[in-house]
Amino acid sequence: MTVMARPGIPTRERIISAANALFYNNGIRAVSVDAVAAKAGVTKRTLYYHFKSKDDLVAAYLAGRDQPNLALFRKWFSEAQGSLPAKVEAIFRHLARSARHPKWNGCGFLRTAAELANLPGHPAIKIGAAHKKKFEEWLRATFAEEGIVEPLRLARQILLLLDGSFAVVLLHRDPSYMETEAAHALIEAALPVRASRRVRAGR
Amino acid sequence: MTVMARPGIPTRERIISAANALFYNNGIRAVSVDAVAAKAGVTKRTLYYHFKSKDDLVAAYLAGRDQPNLALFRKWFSEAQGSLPAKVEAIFRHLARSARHPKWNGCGFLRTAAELANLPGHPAIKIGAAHKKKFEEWLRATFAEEGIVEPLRLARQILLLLDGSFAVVLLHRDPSYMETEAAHALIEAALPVRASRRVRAGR
DNA sequence: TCATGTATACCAACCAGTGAATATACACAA
DNA sequence: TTGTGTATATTCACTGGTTGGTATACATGA
Repeated sequence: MTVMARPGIPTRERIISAANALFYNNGIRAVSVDAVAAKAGVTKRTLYYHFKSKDDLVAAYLAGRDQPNLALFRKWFSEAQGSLPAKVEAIFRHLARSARHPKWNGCGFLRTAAELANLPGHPAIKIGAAHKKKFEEWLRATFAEEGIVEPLRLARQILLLLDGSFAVVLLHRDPSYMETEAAHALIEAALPVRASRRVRAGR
Repeated sequence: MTVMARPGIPTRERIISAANALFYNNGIRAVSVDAVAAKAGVTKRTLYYHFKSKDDLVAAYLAGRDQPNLALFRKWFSEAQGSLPAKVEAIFRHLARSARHPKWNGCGFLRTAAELANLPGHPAIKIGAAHKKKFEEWLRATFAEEGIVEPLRLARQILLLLDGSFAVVLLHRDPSYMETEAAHALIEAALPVRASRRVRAGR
C-alpha cells in the first residue's frame, strides 16, 4: 500500500485522508483499522491515539466529506447558466458525469447509513443526517428566494430524486438513470406562473 | 426435496429464513456464517453443504425476497381505490406505514448493493438489479395500459422517488419524508389531458 | 450399497483494541 | 547555556476473540 509519509501534513489529517479513500471505496466493515493505519503510514497504536475507536474514525471520515460535498453542489448550481430549473438540472448532470468514473461508488453518507442501519444512533449516521439536512436547507432557501410557494416541500422532492439517483445508479451501474426531467417538471410546477415565464426567459 | 426431521421445513429454507432475518436487520458483513447457522439450528458444515460460500448465501437471501416484495407492491397497487395517481400513491403510503415499524431497515436490495459496492459483479447485486428492473417493467406496463405517452420514463421517475424515499427515510429515521405529492404531480403531468380527467373523476 | 445430509473438531488469518515503553517539543528554572 | 518537567505523539508487541471455510466421520433412507 501507498505509505503517505509526507511530513508536512498533520498525522490526524493523513489518517482521515486514508480512511476516506478506503471507506468510500470498500465500505466500513470491509476495511480494518490496520488497513487504514497502513495506508496512512502510521502504526495502529498511533491511529488509536488520535481516534478513540473505529466508530470515531468513521464519523471523522464522513465529517471530512461534509463541507467539500456541499461546496461542490453550490458551485455546480451557481456556475450554471439559465433559469432555476436549469441550474438544478446542472447538479444532476454533473453528478451523472461523476458517476461515469470507475471509482465512483455513490453517496458516502447514504452508503454508510445503509451499512450501519442496525446502529441507529451511530455518530456517523448523525453526521450523515446533518449533512443531508444542510443540503435540504440550502435548497429550501434557494427556492424561497425564487418565490416558490412551498420551498421546503420542493426541496425535499428534489432531495428524493437526487438520493434516489444515487441509489439506483449505484445498483445498476448506469448513469443514464440520473435523469433531469422529473426535477425540471417538479420545479416548473412549483414556480408561480408569471415568475416562471420571467425566469425561463433568461432572467 | 427431503423433509427435515424436526420442524417439517426443509433445512435449506430454514437457513435462508435465518439469513433473511440476520442480513436484513444487521447487514451482510456484520453477520457471520456461524450466526446464520446457529439461528437456523444447524451446524456450519450443514450450511456449507447447501451453499457453496457466504456470497452464495447472500444471493439466496436476496433471491428469497424478490417475488414476495414484488407481490406486495402489486397488491398495494391493485387493492387501492381511485385513479392511477391514487393507486401509485397507495404504494408510498403503505411503505411509509411499514417504515414506522422499529424493525424496518429500508430496502434490502439497495442496502446490500450499497454495502457491496466494491464488488460490482457480486451475484447478490445482480439479483438486486434484476429485482428493480422487474419492478420498473411492471410499472412501465401498468402506465402503458393507462395511456401514458412515455411509460418507461415515468416508471423510472417513480422509481427514483421510491428508492430515494428508502434511502432518505432510513437515514433520517423519519417516514414523513416518504411523501406522495411528487409522484402524484409527475403522473398527472404524464397523463393525456382527457384521460386524466376521466380517471380522476373516479374511473 | 450409495447418495444425501448432518455433526464434531479444527484451521490459519484476521479483527478491534491495549499495555508499556519511548521519542519529540517546548516551557521554565538554575 | 544547560537541565528538567510535562504534554504530545509515536512505536512494538500483544491479547482474546472471530472470521470464512474445511477434513473427517457418521447417520439415514431408498
